[in-house]
Amino acid sequence: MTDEPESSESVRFRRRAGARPTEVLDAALQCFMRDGFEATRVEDIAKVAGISKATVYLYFPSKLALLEGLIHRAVSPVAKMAKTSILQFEGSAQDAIKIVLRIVCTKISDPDVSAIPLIVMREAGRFPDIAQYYYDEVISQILPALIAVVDRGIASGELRDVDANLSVGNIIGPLVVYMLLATVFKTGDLSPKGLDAFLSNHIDVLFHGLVKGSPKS
Amino acid sequence: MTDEPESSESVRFRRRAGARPTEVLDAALQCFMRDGFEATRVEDIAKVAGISKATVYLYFPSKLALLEGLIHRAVSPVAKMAKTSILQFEGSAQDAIKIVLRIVCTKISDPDVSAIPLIVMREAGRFPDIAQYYYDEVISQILPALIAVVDRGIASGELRDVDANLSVGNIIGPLVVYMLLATVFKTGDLSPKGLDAFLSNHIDVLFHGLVKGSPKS
Amino acid sequence: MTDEPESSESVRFRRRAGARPTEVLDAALQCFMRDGFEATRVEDIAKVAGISKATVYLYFPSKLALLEGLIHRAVSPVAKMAKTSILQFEGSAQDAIKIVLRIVCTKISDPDVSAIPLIVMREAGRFPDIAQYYYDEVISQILPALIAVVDRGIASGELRDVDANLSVGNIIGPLVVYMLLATVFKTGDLSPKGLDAFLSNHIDVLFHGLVKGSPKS
Amino acid sequence: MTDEPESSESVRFRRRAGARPTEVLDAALQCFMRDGFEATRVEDIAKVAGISKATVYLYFPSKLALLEGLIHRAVSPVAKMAKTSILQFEGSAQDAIKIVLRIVCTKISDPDVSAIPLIVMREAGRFPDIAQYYYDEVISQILPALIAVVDRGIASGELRDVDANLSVGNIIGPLVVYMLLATVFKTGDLSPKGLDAFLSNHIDVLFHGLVKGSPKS
DNA sequence: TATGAATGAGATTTCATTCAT
DNA sequence: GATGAATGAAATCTCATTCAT
Repeated sequence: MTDEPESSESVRFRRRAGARPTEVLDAALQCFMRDGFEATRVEDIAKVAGISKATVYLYFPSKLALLEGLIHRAVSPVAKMAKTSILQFEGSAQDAIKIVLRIVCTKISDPDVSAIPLIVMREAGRFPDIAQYYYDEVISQILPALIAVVDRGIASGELRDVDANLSVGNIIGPLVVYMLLATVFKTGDLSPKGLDAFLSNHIDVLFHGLVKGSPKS
Repeated sequence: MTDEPESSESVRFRRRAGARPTEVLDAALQCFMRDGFEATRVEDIAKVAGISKATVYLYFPSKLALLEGLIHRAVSPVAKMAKTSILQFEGSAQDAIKIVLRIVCTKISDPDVSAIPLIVMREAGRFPDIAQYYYDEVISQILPALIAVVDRGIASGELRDVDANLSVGNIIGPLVVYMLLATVFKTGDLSPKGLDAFLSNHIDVLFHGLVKGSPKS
Repeated sequence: MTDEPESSESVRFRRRAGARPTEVLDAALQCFMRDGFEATRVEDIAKVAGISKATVYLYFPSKLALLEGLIHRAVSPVAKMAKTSILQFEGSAQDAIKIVLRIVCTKISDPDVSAIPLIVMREAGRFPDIAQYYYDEVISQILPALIAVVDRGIASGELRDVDANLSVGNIIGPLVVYMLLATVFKTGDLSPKGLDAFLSNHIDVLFHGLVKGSPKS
Repeated sequence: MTDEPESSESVRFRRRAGARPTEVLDAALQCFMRDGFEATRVEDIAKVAGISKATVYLYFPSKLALLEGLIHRAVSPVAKMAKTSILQFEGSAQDAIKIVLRIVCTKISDPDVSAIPLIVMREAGRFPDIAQYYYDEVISQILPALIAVVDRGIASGELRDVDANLSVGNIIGPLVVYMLLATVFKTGDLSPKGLDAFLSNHIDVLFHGLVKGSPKS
């Protein structure tokens, strides 16, 4: 409340500054997403954030620090979520997988969230540290959880005897493609309705396969 | 066109002028892959190609032209391949899908080929024309072909009655994830052996599903 | 004037407002000495003074004013001292010179004092006004006094018939070199003991020369 | 010959580039001397050298490299000169000292040469490496040579039994002061005539002292 | 064809200085 | 009086691109 510019002139700058870092990161996210890290000028970010270039440097010591801060901010909540909610789920493996997919779908529909992995992908070559950090904090938290779910399903006789490690690609791959087509090529339907349709079909194919008739094992 | 040997007589082992553009593109590919388009300096490319910076401009009018040339070169063969080889295949849908996956897997194992889609993905935001071009020439050639295969399989009673449009994600998604993990995070096994194991499992899960027991339909 | 305690009653141990400008100047001296005027940031000075950057501007209107204030403060006492104490000395020229050298030596051993001429030297090119001011207030007070002493000594038959104007370099030059070696190259002994040894030798050579045997005149 | 711009328009840039580094250093010397290292902008140097800012960076990787190059260039010839010419001198100590002083005086009259020690003095605080380098290559070459000359003179009975280490200040100190007054405060006569007068008086005082009558020892 | 030399147009980053609280 | 927040103006350094040879 006190942070919002009530009129449109008297406040200008000098906002409480508690919210500044977040605002700057939001602006950076938007710019990095549109233009990539290298092609984004700090001035662009400042303009989007409604502050001066120098003010950006008041909160972040370098352009790279903005990228790092962005990944940091996105990664924090994931780390907590992953293991707890998925591994501790007590229902069937199918239900666990459904839940994961639904959660990820929800996240994907928020462009600010789905943007992060794309940015990491784009800049991984130039900033291996960031790629490694993202891998450690996100990928290597989620994949093992999924693998464990599949392994549990196999052990309990609920799932077929597949290679759990290799099968996670079957679980999340379609989602990744869906997101990439939408984000990179502006193709596909990211609306809740579109995602729901996609998800239903994906789960159907994932669980029961493309081929008619009973599987061999 | 301009790259091809103009006469057909001096073809023996010529390597100079004729091969130069190709060498420059190879160098550009390597640099763009490592550092991204913006962060790559023309001088880097020249150094990798073993020529001087100014010589690069002898063959390509600008840095952007290098990127375009790269995409062009990669796209050409795909366009021809796609429709002919897949659509004209006369066997079962399962075999058609297997063939496609095997072809893609072969391509993926060559880093120079798999690099192109990654580069397109990275630079799509900044160069929508390039993204569009790649989409038109590659994506929109392959996806409809796959969809047609699935639709044919459904019509013939070989495949279950899924949504063909949405199911292509199930076919290529796992491959995409496999490639991304390998390229972005240096994780995963891109050797023929590793790819084979992955492919077998993928096809098994894709065709027969994760869940034990016969599917409802 | 503005620096002095306005009333004469609250004088006890006051340290706040009254001492601030002095503290800031001390901090500036330290920083200018270490890094030079241009390379010193106002924030550095503030940090050394234990106050905020903006507070510096409460006492000095600009960074240049700090430099000026510094020179002012150092120059004031010298101006008074010079003429009175040296010219009014009634003993022999040799004793007068000895006294001057001893005084200068004492000053030199206090780094805060010897720092000022060094700073003036460093910044003279960029701030001719300051150089001129220092020259007027210090150099042109001391040199004529010394010259007068030598001239008096010559007139009284105590000293040889040298060129007094040119000979002041022989009097203070060795001291200057001694100080420069110590300050610039961290070489030499600025302890009282070291200075004493140096001074004894200097006076000996200055008065009686390097060469054995009686001088011709 | 081929390097000189024959007309005044057709050549503009594109000089043979062999002379460029020297030209840039000359320009840097001039600017550093006038404004100091920090206050000099690379663009100033470029303008003085008649080239563009970027061209400066073609020959020197950073502004600091210009300073280093400058010191380097000035130091090289000194190192060779010092020990050989002074120590190998076979005449009397007095003649040796006279020769040294005359050489130094000649150097001092060239502003480009006398500028270097002044620059080193000014920037020593901020760039201790440069100060150390200059000390090692120049100061610690010349001082020991002078000390040795004095010691030889004492041993041969030509000079009085003074402390040679401390007496070098008496030899070069007056010169230093003369140069500082001229360079820093634009006072004093750097013409050959002025220097000659100064040198005669200095040598007279240095050798025979200020005081009339024979010295005690 | 090939390149060394040169530069204009920017990009990141810094800092003296101001101002509302 | 004291300061945290903010910024305009610059300074260093980079790089795609050009051109004479």
